[in-house]
Amino acid sequence: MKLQQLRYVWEVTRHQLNVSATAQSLFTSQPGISKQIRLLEDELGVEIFARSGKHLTRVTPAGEAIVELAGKVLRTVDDIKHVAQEHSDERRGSLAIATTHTQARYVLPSVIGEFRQKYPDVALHMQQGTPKQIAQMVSEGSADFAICTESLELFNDLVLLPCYRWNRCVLVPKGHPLASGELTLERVAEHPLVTYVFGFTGRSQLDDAFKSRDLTPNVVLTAADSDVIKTYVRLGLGIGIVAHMAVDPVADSDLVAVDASHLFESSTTKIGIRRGTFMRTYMYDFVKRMAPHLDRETVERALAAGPRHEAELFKGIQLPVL
Amino acid sequence: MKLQQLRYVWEVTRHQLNVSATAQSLFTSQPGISKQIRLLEDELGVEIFARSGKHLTRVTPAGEAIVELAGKVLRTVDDIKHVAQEHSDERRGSLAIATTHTQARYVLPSVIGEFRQKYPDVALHMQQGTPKQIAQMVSEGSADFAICTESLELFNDLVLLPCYRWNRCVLVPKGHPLASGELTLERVAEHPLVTYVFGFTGRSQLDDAFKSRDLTPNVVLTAADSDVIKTYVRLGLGIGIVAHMAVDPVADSDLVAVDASHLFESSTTKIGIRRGTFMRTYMYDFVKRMAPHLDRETVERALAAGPRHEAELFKGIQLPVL
DNA sequence: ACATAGCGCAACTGTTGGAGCTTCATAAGC
DNA sequence: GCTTATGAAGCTCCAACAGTTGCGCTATGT
Repeated sequence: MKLQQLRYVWEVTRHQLNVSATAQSLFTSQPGISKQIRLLEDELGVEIFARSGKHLTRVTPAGEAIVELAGKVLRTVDDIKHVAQEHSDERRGSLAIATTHTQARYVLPSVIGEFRQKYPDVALHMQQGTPKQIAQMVSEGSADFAICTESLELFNDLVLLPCYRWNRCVLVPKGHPLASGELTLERVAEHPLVTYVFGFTGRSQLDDAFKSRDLTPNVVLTAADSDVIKTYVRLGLGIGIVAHMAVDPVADSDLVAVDASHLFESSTTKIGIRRGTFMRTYMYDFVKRMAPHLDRETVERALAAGPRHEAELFKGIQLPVL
Repeated sequence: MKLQQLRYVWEVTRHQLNVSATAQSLFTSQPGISKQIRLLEDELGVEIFARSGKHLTRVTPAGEAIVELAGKVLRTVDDIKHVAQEHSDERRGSLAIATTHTQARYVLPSVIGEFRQKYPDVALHMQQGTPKQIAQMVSEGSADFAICTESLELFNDLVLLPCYRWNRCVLVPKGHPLASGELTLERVAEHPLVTYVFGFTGRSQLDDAFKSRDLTPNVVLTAADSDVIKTYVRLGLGIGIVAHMAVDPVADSDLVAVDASHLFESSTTKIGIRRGTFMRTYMYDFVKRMAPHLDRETVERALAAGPRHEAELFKGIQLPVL
């Protein structure tokens, strides 16, 4: 058994069983991959992939388990490389962050700015995606940190570190009736709404609030990011409900942001890290910059805790509110 | 990075950094290993071993972490092989049991007898050792099951499955004063004792009992196994305290076994399995034969539980008493 | 029916892992 | 202090093997 064989098996499943595509992405030839997979199957005495004619059609039950274990091996090998790098040069390495638009646009810039200054030789990779995609990426090891508000709970192999809580505000054009007077859910529900797509940026908390008061909001447009929402608020399509931190006092001075923290439950943004990841010093540092209460020791304890048990660690902690 | 390189690094550390000895045990040449280790170090950019002159003297800090991860990789690779075997042939495979004398001699024979009948093609390996050695073997993957009463708690990566509780009895020659009348700790303490070495077969419970009554037993001989104890009881050296299951009503009919379950806390024999082990069907079957309450589902839940959390699963369960 | 995408097979080639010998460093023995 | 034993590294050679290219075959879709 060779590491390369495991890598091929893993990559082929990640490319929908298309060997040619996999070969291209790995800069090698299709027969090479086919051959190695065959050799591995021969050695193990089990078919990993089911074939119909000359096509791989699906993963066999045995294959399922093998692919998963192969992934584990490859991630551990990556950890070895990280450990080596950590000891050969504290300040050099790479950090892959998977996150959503809101975090990337409004929260991370300042953190990343400082980080880059302190660790100029750490290659930063940032990938944007839906919360589910993000969690998936970290779960399978193609990113180190998942930073977002939703969906991270779905993956059992992620450790969740709560960073900060945040509230929403209602965004209206100047002179809009909601710009003055007391803000209530009932008044909000009277107007057409522009807000996040379901599954993004705490959208579920928003729905819950209306439901608990038996109100059906008139959502005329949903978007995956705050900038799109603002654009349509400016066009007068409706009133926006966005995360508070997504409002820029300067660039958005043409709009009025009315605090709505009393209407909706606050949401918590978390960092998700795959359990068992080898954490570089600069990674701890990054987490600390995101959330000062997450010092190295706390994070280590959380990573060492069993599945679903790290939550207890953070029970008593008062999170900063943005 | 090659699997073979990781294997070499792992094996060299397990052979006290003696490359030649490692080469012999792996049926390869010393230069081959040296070369591969060098290549791996070059690739990683870190020294795994510290050298003085041409001798490997110790493992560097980076090496410590790398060796541990390498072990994890190798164990996962073994799991892949097991998965493959499981799917290619349900009834073929191997099972390595590490256990103590008492289990091997008095408890396992019947279990193993039935097991062999059902799975004639499973190659059984049994290794005897001290509880600590046993736990170590399973922890580093050179055995599948650790079966004993003590020391398993010391290893965090082992899942402990309680099998049965057992009590002690006092073993005396026929006609001995203790053979009749009520048995008390005070009366026992008046006689010279022959019993287990510390760290074996629930010896600690025995010491605790005397201590709690402020008695100092006169232990004249300690042995690692019950047969040795019986031999010296026959010679009149002292009275024996052994596990109840170690008394054979036929072969030991020249001795009198007086039940002592009211004097000493009962001990629990457990099976220790490394967390993350891939469990073959026959392995579940073996466990079930050892302890009927440990069915497949229960064992799977215990293996999935976080470190130190599997104990909760067994809180309410009434164990059989031998 | 035909075109395209995609896999497997076979021959070929460049690379490399390991054996065996030699060389060198350290530690123990006289 | 010199000798001997142990054990690691360097070097060369050979066999094994991973990967490439070219070709033929099998599905799938129009």
